[in-house]
Amino acid sequence: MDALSADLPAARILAAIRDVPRGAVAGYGQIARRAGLPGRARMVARLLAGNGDDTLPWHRILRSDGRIAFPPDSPGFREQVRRLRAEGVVVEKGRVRMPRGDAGDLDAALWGPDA
DNA sequence: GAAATGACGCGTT
DNA sequence: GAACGCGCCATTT
Repeated sequence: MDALSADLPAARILAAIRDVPRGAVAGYGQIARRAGLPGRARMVARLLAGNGDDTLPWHRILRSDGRIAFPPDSPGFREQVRRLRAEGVVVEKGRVRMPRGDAGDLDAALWGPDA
């Protein structure tokens, strides 16, 4: 590939993920949309799967339903839950507590800091 | 070039 | 609320 071939899409997605504040979570499609690539939710997943970057908050990326993308028995699942809880995110049954206006555990910044 | 795969999303049942 | 099916995208076989 050309030396000048800058993966704009990938770079944009990674940037969007990095932009998620600590203690907050975002969805694949949401990240893709934020990166200017609507419908590329799957591309986000593929990137996280093969990025290998520890500095990237991949654990803050969940499905649109707020559920962990990994199967409940998978090691990745446990790792993600572990990391989220370490940041103060409430995870119950493999699902992240959505900012339902109830108990102000998480002020709101969660499901969409730009909302 | 077609078929299969995958850390997805949404509407229906 | 859970299970099922179809659509969408990019990479791999």
